[in-house]
Amino acid sequence: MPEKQYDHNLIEMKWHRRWENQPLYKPEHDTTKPKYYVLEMLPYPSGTLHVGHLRNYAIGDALARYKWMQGFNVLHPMGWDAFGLPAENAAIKNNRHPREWTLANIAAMKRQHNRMGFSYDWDLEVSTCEPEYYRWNQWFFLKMLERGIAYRKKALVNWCPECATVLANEQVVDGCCWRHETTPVVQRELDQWFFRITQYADELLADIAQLEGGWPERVLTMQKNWIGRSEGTEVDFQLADFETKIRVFTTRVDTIFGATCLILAPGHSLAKELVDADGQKQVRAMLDAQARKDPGDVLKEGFATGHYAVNPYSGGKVPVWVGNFVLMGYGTGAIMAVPAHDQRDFEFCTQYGLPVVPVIRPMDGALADPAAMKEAFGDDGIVENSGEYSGLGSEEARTRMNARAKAEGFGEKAITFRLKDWGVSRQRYWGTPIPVVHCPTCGVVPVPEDQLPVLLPLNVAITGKGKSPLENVPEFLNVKCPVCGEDARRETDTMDTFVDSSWYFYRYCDAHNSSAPFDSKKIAYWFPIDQYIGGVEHAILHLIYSRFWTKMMRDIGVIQNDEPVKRLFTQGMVIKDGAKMSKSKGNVVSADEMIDKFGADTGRVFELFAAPPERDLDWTDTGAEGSYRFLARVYRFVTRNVDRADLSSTLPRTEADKRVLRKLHQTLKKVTEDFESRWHFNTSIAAIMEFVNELYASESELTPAVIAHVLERLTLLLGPFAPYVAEEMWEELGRTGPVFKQKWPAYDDELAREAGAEVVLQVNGKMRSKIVVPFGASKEDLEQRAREDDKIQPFLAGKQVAKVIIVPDKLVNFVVKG
RNA sequence: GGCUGAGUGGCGAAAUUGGCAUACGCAGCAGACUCAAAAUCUGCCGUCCUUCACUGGGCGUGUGGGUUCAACUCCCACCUCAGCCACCA
Repeated sequence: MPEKQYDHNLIEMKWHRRWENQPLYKPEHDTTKPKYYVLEMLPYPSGTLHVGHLRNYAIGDALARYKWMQGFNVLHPMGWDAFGLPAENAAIKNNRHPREWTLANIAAMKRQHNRMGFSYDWDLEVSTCEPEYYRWNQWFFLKMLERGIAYRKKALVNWCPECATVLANEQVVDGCCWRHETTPVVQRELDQWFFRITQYADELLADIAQLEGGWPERVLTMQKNWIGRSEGTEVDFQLADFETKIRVFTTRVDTIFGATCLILAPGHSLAKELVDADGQKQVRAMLDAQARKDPGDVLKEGFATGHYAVNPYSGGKVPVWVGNFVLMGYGTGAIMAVPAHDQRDFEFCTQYGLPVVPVIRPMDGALADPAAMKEAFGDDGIVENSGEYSGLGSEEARTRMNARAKAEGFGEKAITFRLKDWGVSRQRYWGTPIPVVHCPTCGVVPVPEDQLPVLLPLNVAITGKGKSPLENVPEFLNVKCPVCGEDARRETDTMDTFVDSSWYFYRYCDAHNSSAPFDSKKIAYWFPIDQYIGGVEHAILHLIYSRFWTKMMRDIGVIQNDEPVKRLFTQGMVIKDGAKMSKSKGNVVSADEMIDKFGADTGRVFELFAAPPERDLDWTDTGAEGSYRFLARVYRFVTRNVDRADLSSTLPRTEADKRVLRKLHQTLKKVTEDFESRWHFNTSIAAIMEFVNELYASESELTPAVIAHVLERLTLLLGPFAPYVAEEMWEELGRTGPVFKQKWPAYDDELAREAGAEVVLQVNGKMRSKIVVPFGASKEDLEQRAREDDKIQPFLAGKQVAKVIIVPDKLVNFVVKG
């Protein structure tokens, strides 16, 4: 009879049909059971999935299946993002409605995820473009409005001329829109909605300590840098000829006696007031250039306003300049330039012939000669030429100067963050409408809760030009004021889609709740998320917004946890032909193509086997073929030995039996440990391959009882990695019930143990021989055996043994001289 | 410029606590099976020297130093690559 061959199409089709349209596993809301919440980041593809998109799901799904088998109550949900901008672009290009486009994409992605056999609980599917999700976005918005966390202000904002919309700072990449890499961003002043994330800056920074260990160090560092806390001093400089003061921020107030000018950002309000018409022109030019934020070294430029300001510490007068390298968005938008102790100031001042005045002496040196200085001295040291502060250390001088500023009312100690408030307004159609009404008499009026959700009108022309398309829909735009009942105008801004992704994982716990965003009791059980898996590209935006949103929800009283995610895992990219997979590079392997050719199981096994999950992975077809061969090898072994398997057989165990059992239990141990600690599934799968190699070598000598024992465990072992073929083999073994509902096989230390300890014999640290001894042999015994070893003796002959290092059960090392 | 990683065969990689460097896979080579091929199975596979062969030995984890009986692993300095941030006062 011909041997059964592995046919992934037959097997996967069969089980896919059985699993389709029914949740494989439903978590119970049973708070007495240990829970595990595993979540992959929302997909953001605008078209079909490729193998690069599937990697974090392969990792997450293996983990979810393992945790089930370990008896955990597992929440493993899946949902879909609204893809704001891609949806509108598609609408413009293909004349399709964004809603239609989005739903079609979701259907396509869902079909592909189903084909991969991922084990989501589809009953908890959440799409962020659904009316119910809008309702709760808006509900949170109103809560934030009440508390002043959501607010509106006129602001200079980044504006992408291509999208005709505002961008968050985080969406500006190298001076260009994150979606249009060649379109420079310009600055515009507009009324915008913001979330006061800066109110949480301190907490966001402090709570990073809670995440240490569970989050990658790299991500935490990126977040710290992004929040960018710095301690310093704000100091007022009185203008000599006006009643106005200029407030500057500095971290080095100890250098203030060396300040030789003040420099205003071109966006500073005084920059416009203090300069003449010609200066106005220069200011505008600088603003445009700053908006472009050209990467690399932009030449420092500036000009004097002709005005002077008084240094409150020294009483000296310094000129006021405008400089293109000073940013409005950081500190106060004005700086004091201390060329002797700040490299940027040094470059600026020497370029324009402004004096350099050293006031800090290095601990072990002399005060620099300004004429000879090639660069600024930026370290702390001893303060000199600074009146009453001369002779103090930098630290001490800062403390005293802060105290004086406060006492005399011209400044104070200040903490500045790089993090800015989150601008959430988008002049775009496809997003959650901001639920407020503008009334000529009552001002900004929130939409009453019982009128939520405010839904998008469906008949709308999307052109991608000018203002929001919503402005052209009278039945949306024109409303009555909820307070006075007069004619009013609905807000047409919609919310950033990062709002959606900031809390979708909470909604999963209670996806069908229609009276609240979720039941707080369910959140208390499931949160924080035990394991979140996604790309490192979300280290800043999504992962800071989510943390902020969690703290905000805690403050409005709907949840109790401070942090959303206990452990974060960032998987590497999938590379092909030396580049990240992308349509433009033409190196995409689509999910459908891969499944047709190799099967979902092979794709999953290869993605887990080819590299450790945190590292980048090279996709090669020949490599995938190797994984296919491995699965085929396993399948063949199982099917051709299944008739031989008999657990009740009492034949005595052969040497091969013992060898195979030992290898099996070593493999079980290895795979279990990989799941429990470092997730190096590449070594887990390598171990299973080694075990299969051992099975092939010993096949003919195995007894029926051992065959039965081995086949069952081999199948279970493969369950998390290759679920389709595992299921098929389980059925071949005459067993019923899905593999992932079986118990994870425990390993037996006794069976896993080697017959004896293999001891390495070294001379001067070089391996010369190996011997096998019973475990726990004494040091004397070991040395004796080592000295008698044939291969060791020549190295000891005629030499003097200075020392013998013995590590029991491991090694003997002779240190010889002569 | 700052921060964070990484650098091991022809290639992807392993070595988890300082103790056998290169597990597992890919590619390659050889053999078995076959009329033949594919598939499959088995063996070889860092480098140099030695040997007909068996074998034995030197070198070898980016570079240079150090600690140690022993270093891919720890310390110091440097080089290269990647990612993120970047006139942040």
